[in-house]
Amino acid sequence: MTSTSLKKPSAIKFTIGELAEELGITTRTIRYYEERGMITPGRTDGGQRFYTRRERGRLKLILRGKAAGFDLQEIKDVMELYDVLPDSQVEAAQAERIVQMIERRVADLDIKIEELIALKESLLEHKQTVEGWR
Amino acid sequence: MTSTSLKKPSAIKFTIGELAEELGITTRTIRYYEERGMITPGRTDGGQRFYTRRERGRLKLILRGKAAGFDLQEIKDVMELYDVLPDSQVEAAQAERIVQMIERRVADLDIKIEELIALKESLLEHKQTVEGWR
DNA sequence: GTTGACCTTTACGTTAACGTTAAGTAATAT
DNA sequence: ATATTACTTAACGTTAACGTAAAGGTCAAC
Repeated sequence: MTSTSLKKPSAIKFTIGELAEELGITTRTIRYYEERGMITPGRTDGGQRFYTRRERGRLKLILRGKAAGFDLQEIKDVMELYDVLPDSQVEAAQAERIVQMIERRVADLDIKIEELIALKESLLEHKQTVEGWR
Repeated sequence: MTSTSLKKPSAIKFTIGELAEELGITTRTIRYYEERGMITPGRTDGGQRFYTRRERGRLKLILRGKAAGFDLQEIKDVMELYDVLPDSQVEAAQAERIVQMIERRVADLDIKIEELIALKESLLEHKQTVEGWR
């Protein structure tokens, strides 16, 4: 039995430039997120970074979080909730803590969603008003 | 007929400190928003600022916008849509432009709302996973 | 009319989230 | 083998959104 048959399908690698272009950001930005400890790419023998689908996924998450109006620290906090080993290693107390943090985050999101909907309805009302002027 | 009977109920005035405390921000912040042209308080004979309910309303709008993740320029742009004279002075073409801008803003809001909902559902899914560990 | 709390402008400081060189190294195509 | 092209670190620059301190004027109460 060779090791090839055991290989996970995550052998797909991206350079920093490829990812940057795909995501519409600069390489500086990607390195900055690494500086902030939000992603941890691998390195080639020569010392250049490479990224797997996992890192690409995390980057997309960061961008979505930013689009939603969260700062990098908040996004990191949320992402760390996903970084817990999915093992039975996790004690019940620890799992409970995580669940509670998730619930708090969801509550925050609900508030933001309500704010946005309120803004939207206010805009739509004003639209009706302006349309009445024609 | 005296002028008192014609007086609008907006004679209520606030000092900058009162507003700051009520809204949970600093006076510096309020002055900064004025610098940015987002509010235009009145002045006493002595030169001190005073704010009416209108300005208080605009401040609240700014804070809601910020909570929703917009920057000050975006908020200003949106608020200016409300500042058009509600007269028949507005030409049809102008009204049409405003309606279109409102529609673009609403579309932006819809995208942000979708992002937030997607994040929320992702969190809720993860919550299920973690709960399975107990 | 004086005091103390609150206000004024001016101006420099701060943090987040990158942008922008610069000087050098690695990967790749020919 | 060499020439591009893309990568590396290091470091200083930039913008938004205020914070903070100084030096002084105003307001309300007594």
